[in-house]
Amino acid sequence: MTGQVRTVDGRVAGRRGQATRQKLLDCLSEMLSSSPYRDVKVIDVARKAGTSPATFYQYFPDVEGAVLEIADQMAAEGAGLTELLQGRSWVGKSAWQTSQELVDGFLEFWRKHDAILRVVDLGAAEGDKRFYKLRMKILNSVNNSLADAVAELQAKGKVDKDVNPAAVAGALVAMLAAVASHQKGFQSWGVKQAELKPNLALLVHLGVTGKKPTK
Amino acid sequence: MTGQVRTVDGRVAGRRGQATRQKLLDCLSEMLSSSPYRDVKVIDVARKAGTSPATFYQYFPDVEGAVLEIADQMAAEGAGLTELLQGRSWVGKSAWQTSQELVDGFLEFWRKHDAILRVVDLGAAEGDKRFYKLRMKILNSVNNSLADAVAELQAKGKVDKDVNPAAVAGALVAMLAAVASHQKGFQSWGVKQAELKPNLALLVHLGVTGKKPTK
DNA sequence: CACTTGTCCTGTCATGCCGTCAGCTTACCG
DNA sequence: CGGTAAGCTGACGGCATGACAGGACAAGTG
Repeated sequence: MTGQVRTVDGRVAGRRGQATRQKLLDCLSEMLSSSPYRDVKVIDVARKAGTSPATFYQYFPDVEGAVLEIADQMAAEGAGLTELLQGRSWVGKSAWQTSQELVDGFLEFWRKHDAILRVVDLGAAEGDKRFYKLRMKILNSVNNSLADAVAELQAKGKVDKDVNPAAVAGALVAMLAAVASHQKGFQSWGVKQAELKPNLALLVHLGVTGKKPTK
Repeated sequence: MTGQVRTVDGRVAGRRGQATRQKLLDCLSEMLSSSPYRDVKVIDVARKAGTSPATFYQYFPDVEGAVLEIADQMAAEGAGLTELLQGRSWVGKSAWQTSQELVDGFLEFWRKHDAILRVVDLGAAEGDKRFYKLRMKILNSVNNSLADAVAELQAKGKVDKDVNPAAVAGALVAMLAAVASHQKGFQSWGVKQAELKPNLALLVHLGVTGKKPTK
């Protein structure tokens, strides 16, 4: 699946090369967590990795290219989010638990990768295809599962016909992502994180089933 | 309220000065719509405005500073979003209409200012206080009105006690903002914009009232 | 052990943007 | 008309970018 790792000028990277390449990615990742995207410079990343800017350019066309790489690695991990919904029930009490666990897992994932996800979000919003395809890849697992759940309830007549499962699922996922990105905003707004989660779970439950949860 | 407009080195700006200042802001705004935030350079903005980089630095400390200025002007306009909710009813049929109009108005506002709002969102997510205070200022009108609506229904016993109005309102607003930013994502996902709106309105209605709308 | 081969890294360079300052031009006012 | 403050810019040192050629290094070969 993953073709050989190659340098910009076409050589195949060996053990040592892949190591420095990865180190550069790690340092870039760290850099993104501590300073604004706009101010992340190749030279800083290189210095942090104990190497030179020229080395960076051997492995990546630019900062954006490297970010895409990191995001791609993360997307693989993001596929694991499916487990939050695989085989879960959306009926009765267990639906409430499913909602809670989804919110929990999703927020945790986003918090863990917030720095890189910010950049992906920006790129996607700016209309860069590479970024929004990546964003879809990351969110697909959750999105599809949610849409399936809605569609299934709809087939059983428990959800109105005129609901569009994909639209509702997408909106809910977008909500979770946005809230995760701006948790600090909520805090300075008088909403504690502990209070936030159940309310998000409530909205998810309402969105999927159309009913209030039975707790 | 608004103190005199001043240059970076303390002079007060006259008519001509304010004009070039505004021209720089307009050009920056345009620039942000057409190229990624990371690639917007002072020199390009200056060139587009038919002036020199030095002039830019006379009025703004850096690109970020100028963006804050633009966003501030927009925040004033954002206060007008309150009208989407002022004096509206959240009972019966009119609740459904209120939801629809809120979604419509909000998406329109976001679409109109998407370039600058992307940057504000990024700044806020990165934890920059100036940006997330600004973001709150923009969203406050809608957010407060929504929270009030929920609190009111709660007081009447129509919404569960354990719902946190501020949390629900914040999450719904975040959802609308996120969906507006990533509409293209939805399209390439098989959801048309026309289908999207009613589903968003549905989620808003569910979130505020806890019930399905009566149409 | 020399020799070869291909990977890996860096010194160096031209280019271009950043951010500042001194100094010039323009407008206003008595 | 002269004084004063606003308004603008050329020019400059400093730094990041991105490309290249060449040197260091590891591994295999005879």
